[in-house]
Amino acid sequence: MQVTKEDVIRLLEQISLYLELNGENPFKIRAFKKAASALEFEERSITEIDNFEDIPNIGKGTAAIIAEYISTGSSSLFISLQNELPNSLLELLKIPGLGPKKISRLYRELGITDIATLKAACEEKKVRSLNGFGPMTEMNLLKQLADYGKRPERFPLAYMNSWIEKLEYDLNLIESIETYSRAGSFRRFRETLKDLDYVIATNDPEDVRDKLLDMYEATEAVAKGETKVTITLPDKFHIQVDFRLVHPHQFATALHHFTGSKEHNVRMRQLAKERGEKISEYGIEQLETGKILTFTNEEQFYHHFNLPYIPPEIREDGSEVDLYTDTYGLIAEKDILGDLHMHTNWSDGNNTLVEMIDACRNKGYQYMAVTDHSQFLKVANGLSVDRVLKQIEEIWKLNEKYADIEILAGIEMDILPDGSLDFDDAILEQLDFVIASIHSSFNQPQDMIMKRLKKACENPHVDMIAHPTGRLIGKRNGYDVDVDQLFQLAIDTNTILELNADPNRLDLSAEFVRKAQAAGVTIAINTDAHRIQELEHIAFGIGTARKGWIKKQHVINTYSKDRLLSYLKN
DNA sequence: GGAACAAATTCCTCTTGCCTTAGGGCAAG
Repeated sequence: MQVTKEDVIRLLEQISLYLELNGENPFKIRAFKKAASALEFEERSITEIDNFEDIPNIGKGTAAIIAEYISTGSSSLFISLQNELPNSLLELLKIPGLGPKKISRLYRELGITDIATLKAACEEKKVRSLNGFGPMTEMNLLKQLADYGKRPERFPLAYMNSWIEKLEYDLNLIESIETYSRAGSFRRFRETLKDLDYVIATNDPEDVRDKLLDMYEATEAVAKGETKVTITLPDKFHIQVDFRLVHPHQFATALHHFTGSKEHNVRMRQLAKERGEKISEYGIEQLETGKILTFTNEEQFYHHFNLPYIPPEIREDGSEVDLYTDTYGLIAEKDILGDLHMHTNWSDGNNTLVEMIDACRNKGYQYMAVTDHSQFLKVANGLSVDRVLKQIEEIWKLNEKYADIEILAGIEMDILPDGSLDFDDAILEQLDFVIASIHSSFNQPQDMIMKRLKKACENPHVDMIAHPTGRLIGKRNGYDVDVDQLFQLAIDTNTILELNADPNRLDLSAEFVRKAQAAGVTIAINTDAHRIQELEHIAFGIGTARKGWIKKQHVINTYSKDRLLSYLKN
C-alpha cells in the first residue's frame, strides 16, 4: 500500500483522539496533534522527506511511528490502541456534551461503543445511573442524538449571513448595550462558521441578558449566566450564538480574546508570558504587581506588545504575530475603486442598467463593468450577438450622460464544453471588458478543463477568468482545475483571475488567492452582483483577500480609472 | 511526546463560565 501524507496526518490525529479517550497526559495528546499539523504545513511530499525529525514538533517517537507506517502500512501503537478501545468510540467525541471522560465511563461501565448503543442505553434509562450522569444529561444526549448526522459541522458564510443581519438589527434595539462587535471566526472571515460569537459591552448585564433571552422566544437558552449567554436560533440546524457580556473597559481585551483564533491567542499569551504578563479576556495582568491593564481599543492592546494592529482576518496560525508589519500594504475596502463583474436585467440580474450604475455611483466607484451572460447560458437569458451590440450602444449613451463614472461594456462569456468560446473575436473586440467563465460540464477530466481555461486565457480579447474553480461552498466542489498551471497560464497570457466575492463562492479561496499572489498573478475582486444590494458583497471579497494576505498593488480594481483603462488597452 | 536546557528534568496557554450533579466535565477563543 502506498502511504500518502494525508494518511499519515490522519493516523497521527486518530492516535491523538485515542489518547484523549484513554485520559492520557494532555501534552502528549497535543504533541500528536502538533505533529499532524506540522506535516500539513510541510511543503515537501512524503517521498521527499528523508528525515522526519527535521520537522519541528516531530521528534524521535513520532518519526519512528511514521517510518513504521510508511514501510509496513500500519502502526503497532495504533493497533494496540484499537485493541483497547473500539474505533466507533471516536465518533462519540463529536456529540456536544460528551468528552473523553464521559465516553470512557459509558464504555467501561455500560459497554457503550457507538451511537446506536448509546441511544438504546439512554432510552432504557441506564445512563442516569452512572456517577456524573443524571436524568438531564440523559435527556440532552437523546436530543443531540436525534440531531446527529443531520446537521453540518460548519455552515457557509452565506448561510449565516441572513441570520447575522437579523440578529444585529435586534441587538441595535437593546438600549443597555453600550457597544457590541462580531467576534470569532465570522470576524476573521472564515468561509465556513460553526457558531456566531458576539462581545457586548454593558453596565447592566442583567438587563442585556434578559433581553437576549427574550429575543427569540421559540428557541432555548443553552447557557444564561452573569457574563455568558448562549442561545440557539430558530433555524432547522439549531445554530448557536454565544454572547459574552463585559464591562466597557474590558471590551477591547474581551474582543481580542473572543476573536481568536485560538492559535493566535496562544502566540500572544506566550509573548505576554515572556514579559512577565498574563493575558485574559478581562485584561493584561502584570504578574509582579498584580495590576490589570485594560485598553480602549485593540490597537492599543497590540501596541502594548510593540506590535502593529493585526487585522482579524489574518489572525490564524499565530505566525502573523511575527510576520505582519505596519508597512505590509494589506488591501482594504476603501482601496476598491470599481466593480468589474455584475449583471443587469438584460440577462439574469434583477435591476436595470441605470439602477446598477446609480448604485455604483453611490458607492463612489470610479468605474464599473456591466457583464451580462452570453448566449450559451439560456437559463440566464444570455445575450445574443444582436443584444450584445445593442447593449454596447446603450452603455455608450449612458457614458455620455454620467461624468462621474466610467461604464465599461463587458460580457461574462461562457467557455463552452468543447473548449470554444461563445463569441467570435469580431464581437469580443468591440467590448471593453471580457470575462470568460465555465458554467457547464463540471465533471470533465482535468486535462479537458485545463484545455478550456487555456483556450480562454490565450484569446487576446479575454481579460479575466471569473470564479476560477467553480466551487459553491458547502454545495459543490467545482471543476477539476490544476491551479498552479492556471496561475502560470494567467501570468503568461496576462489574464486577470477573479476573487469572486459572492459569499457562496469566495472563489478563489483565501488559500488559493495567497498562492496566486505569490506566483505573480493579477487579481480582481468583484461581486458578480445580480441586484444592487449584492454590490455590498464586496466586503466578503475584501475579507477573503485580506485573509489571503493580498496587497493592494496586486488587485486591478484598486487602480485609478486612467491606469485601469490603459492597462486594458495594452 | 517534543524541546529547551542541561546531561535528567521541566515545561507545555489558560481560565472562566456554566450545567448538572453533588465534585467535575465540557466548551469557548
